[in-house]
Amino acid sequence: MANRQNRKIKFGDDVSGGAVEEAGTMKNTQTKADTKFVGRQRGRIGKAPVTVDFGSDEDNSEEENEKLATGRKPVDIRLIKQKAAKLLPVRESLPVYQVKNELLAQVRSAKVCVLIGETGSGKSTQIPQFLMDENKKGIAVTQPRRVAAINLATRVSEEYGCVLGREVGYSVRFNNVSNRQTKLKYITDGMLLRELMLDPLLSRYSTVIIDEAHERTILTDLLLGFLKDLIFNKRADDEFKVIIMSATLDAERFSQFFENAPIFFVEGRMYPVERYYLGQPVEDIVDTVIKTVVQLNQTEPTGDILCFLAGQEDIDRVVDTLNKLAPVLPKEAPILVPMPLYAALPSHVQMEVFRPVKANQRKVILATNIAETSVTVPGIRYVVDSGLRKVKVWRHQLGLSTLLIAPISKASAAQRAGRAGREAPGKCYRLYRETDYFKLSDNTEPEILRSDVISPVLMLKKMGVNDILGWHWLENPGRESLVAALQQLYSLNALNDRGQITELGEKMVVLPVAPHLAAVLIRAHELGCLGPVIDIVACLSVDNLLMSPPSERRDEVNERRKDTCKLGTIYGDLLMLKELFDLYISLADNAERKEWCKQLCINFKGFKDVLRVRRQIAEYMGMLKMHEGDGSLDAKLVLKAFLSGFLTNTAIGMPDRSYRTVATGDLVSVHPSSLLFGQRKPAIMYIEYVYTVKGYARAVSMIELEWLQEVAPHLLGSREKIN
DNA sequence: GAGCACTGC
Repeated sequence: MANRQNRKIKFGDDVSGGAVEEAGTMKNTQTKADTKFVGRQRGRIGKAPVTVDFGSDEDNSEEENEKLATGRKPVDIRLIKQKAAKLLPVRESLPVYQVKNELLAQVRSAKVCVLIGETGSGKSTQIPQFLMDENKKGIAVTQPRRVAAINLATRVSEEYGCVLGREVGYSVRFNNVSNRQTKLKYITDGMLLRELMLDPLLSRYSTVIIDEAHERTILTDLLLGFLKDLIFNKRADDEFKVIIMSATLDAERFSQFFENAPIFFVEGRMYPVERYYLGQPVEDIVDTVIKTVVQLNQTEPTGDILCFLAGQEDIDRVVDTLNKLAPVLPKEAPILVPMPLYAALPSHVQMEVFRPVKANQRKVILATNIAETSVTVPGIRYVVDSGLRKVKVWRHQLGLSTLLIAPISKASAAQRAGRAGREAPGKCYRLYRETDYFKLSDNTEPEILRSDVISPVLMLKKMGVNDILGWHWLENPGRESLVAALQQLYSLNALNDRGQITELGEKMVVLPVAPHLAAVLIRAHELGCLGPVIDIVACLSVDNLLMSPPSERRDEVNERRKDTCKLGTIYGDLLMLKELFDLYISLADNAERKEWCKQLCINFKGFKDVLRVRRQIAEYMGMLKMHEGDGSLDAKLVLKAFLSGFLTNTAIGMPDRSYRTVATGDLVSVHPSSLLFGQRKPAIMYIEYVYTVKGYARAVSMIELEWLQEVAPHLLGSREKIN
């Protein structure tokens, strides 16, 4: 350990002069110096200080918002107006306010415009307000994340001086704090897509603003595609306008997509961040992060440190080592307080990063990509960037996903560095060489290129697009991927043999789950087992519901799960979820539920989400006139319902105890987290197929060969051909 | 006999 501390890490100089690098690469008339803005930041707007969604807290505030909106809580409108008046000078100091008139002129003169605004420009809060007076109908501003939509709406309603949910409101899953009179609505892009499915003309709106377009989520890409149709064809009237807001360079692409829409720039408010690179590449990234942190702790003045690492495993290792190291480090330097930050952590542990530390301490936050966009931690002056991230890649040829460690893009590196310059000038230590930096791709590959596109294709079909391959995709996912999606949808009976959407497909598209699971729900209704299937689908919809126990508790927890779930032990993980759901419901109070979750290593907050999802699925099924019956639980019937959606995810037991997929004959192994691990069944069905060290089936259930013969004799036939 | 980045409806 001592040796480790002695060897210093050498960083080169900040070669490029210190400005946040978006400036240098931007195709902009501004000079670098213009954008290297330094100044007092009065009232940070837009990304409000509290930007983390920690479940239960947010529940409360949303409920309260609803009360406000429906007027159940008495409000003093005079106070609200007073507060708004106080906020006006803050608004007027924002960069975007300085160009208000130019900007309005621009928007008036074009049907579509692209607006590049750097962090802190105030674009997301101010521009929609500028437009409120001149819009006959509503303005929708999309956000990729729920919390962002809620925070923006809350802030803007204060600035505007209204009760949240009246003139200014928001709409996100599980919460609609708006009414028909709402003039300005912040909305997740998923919700706007839903609205589009129900009202293809978006007739309630005269302006749609797509914010954070540079993030290139699948849903943003799709919205832009549909908006192109609207703006140039179905709603070519002067009334309808589209504004695309982006924080980075992709402007040219958006502009071209919308037939050379004008581009407008607004400068932001970022402090300069000096960047340092390594002289030599490193082998052990965990070790290098630790050395860098220890070293900069001894040489740099106050300010917290944010480190970006690829995933949980590396983060936990750094946290452990720093905890051991902290007491033996030189006493002159601040005491290091390491804190992990990744999505799978329980919310109270995530919250720790907002806790202030003592004067003689220094926070070191070890984070995944979650800190790049979703969570903004105040007080960061130093960023340590491993240059790595984990990315889930879908292989449509194999129908499986893999989780890979990959280098980040230049845009992502800039975003990470920028986290050090939000409140004061900062420093960023990149744990790679500058030559490696230059080799990085400019932008992160759009999500749609590495995901399965079954759901997007179904949406296109719903919107009446016949030529999927030739559609004006912002980013075409490619022929193979699209054909695979079409085939999947055809085999789910969502499309007929002429490629048109079926009645079943129309129903599937409105359900808030993946098409496979939507098919299962509808089939379950036909079979008369909708109730239990909704329970299970709701469980499957929640990430990290069953957590993996720490290694020392592994065997104990596995045994306890088996003891608790008798049906699960026979039929597999889907029935296990149903049993766990029923048990959870049957427990008297939250204290008891919490203890029970702990024993079985179940995410307590996750189960609360399950109940919320369950309620919503039941509600949507009700809208489709499909209601739950009240029959008793029939395990085999439930599994048959699931089989209708997961026919291709089946495998047959071989004499050597392995399983081979029915469709292709590939080898699959039951994941050791499954209750069926180590058991031998004639055939299995699984919800997910992931490749790590080998192909693993997850969420596994047993099926009978006869069921396959009944439902899909063609599949069994094709396998014989292969063999 | 294993580990899981991040969102959205």
